[in-house]
Amino acid sequence: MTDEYASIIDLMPEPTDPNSGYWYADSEDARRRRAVDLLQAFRLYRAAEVAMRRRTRESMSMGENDLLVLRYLLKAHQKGELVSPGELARYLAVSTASMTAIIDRLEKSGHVRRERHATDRRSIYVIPTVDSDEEVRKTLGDMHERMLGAVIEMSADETRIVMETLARLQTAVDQVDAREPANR
Amino acid sequence: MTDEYASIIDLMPEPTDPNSGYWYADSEDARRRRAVDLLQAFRLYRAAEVAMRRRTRESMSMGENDLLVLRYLLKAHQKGELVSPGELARYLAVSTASMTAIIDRLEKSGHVRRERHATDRRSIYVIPTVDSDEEVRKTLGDMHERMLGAVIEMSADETRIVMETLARLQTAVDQVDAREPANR
DNA sequence: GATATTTAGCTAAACTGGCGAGCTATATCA
DNA sequence: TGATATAGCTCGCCAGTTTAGCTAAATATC
Repeated sequence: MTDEYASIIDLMPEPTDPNSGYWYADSEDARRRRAVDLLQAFRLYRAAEVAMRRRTRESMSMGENDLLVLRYLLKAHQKGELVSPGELARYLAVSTASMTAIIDRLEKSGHVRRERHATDRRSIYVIPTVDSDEEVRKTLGDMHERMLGAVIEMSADETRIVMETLARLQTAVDQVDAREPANR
Repeated sequence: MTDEYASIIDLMPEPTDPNSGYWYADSEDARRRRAVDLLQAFRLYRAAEVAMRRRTRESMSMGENDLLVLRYLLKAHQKGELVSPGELARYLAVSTASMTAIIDRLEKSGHVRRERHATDRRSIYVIPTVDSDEEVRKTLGDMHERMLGAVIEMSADETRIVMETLARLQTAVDQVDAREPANR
């Protein structure tokens, strides 16, 4: 895995000097500078987030996908739902072969166990253990609290503005379609 | 690399029904729902962005780190700066061994070339080729345009609100310190 | 100036985590 | 009943990374 440092796949201009403060005259030029600064702020945030995820992952000494699977299992477990390897493979969009390996690792480390499916004898359930539940909660609960605290004071208007911005950006990145590679 | 599907390392509640619209009465409960929705929006955006990066990466058929290195080199090249492998290794926080491998690949694929350092005979420069410049621009220029277009119409106030939110979230994730693993 | 230490990049071997192909057992369709 | 589809597993392979150690050159110390 190599999602270490966040950023970036772009050649955007450098951000303007942060010391110049947050206000800009609203010329075309100022708008552009604001936009660039904002995108830069998104990149910085992403960098911080990726770093946080890396720390978390390492503190539980497991890979990203292993942790994602565990999290998915715990959420399902809370709702009383049972999960099969195939479902997990589809969720992560990895091959069933890889999923077998992931479950192997999680089983070996005592985070999940395999159980026979109630009716389909080809299939199994992957069940998170009680320990893994506590471990994940301890590891992730702190983050959840902090992130919620960072946005809980926002007004309805502010929230709307941020969400709309996110929506526009999402539409933008969705429309970036990678062209075919040269040789194909 | 496994940054496929974005999200997540958390057990946050499900978002509230999006059909319920963007307005909420401002009770404690409403605030909380808003906050959760907002965080969910961030996760969705991240998922979209990660997917976009994957597409881009694949369209140039190279790894994330290779692309990051190339981008770094191009930016430096624009400024007339010369870059050494060591600098790149520090930038990506990988070992010098990995960086050697990355440069090997990029050299083989014709994206960069190695040159002798002007004064330090232990060291080298890594120079991006003209072709790679064009290729990256073609691949990434479109994304840059679209993302800028998504935020260029925003007012100064709106921009400020979003940036402040990002700053608060960044502080929050920075403070999430992974505890030591059990065995150490 | 000679010697010791540090630095820069490279090589080799090992590890990780992913994949496709193919296997077995079971379920389902015609 | 027989053909086909599905579920999960095994095997061999590959990409990319790491650690340890190497050589050569620069820098610090005596």
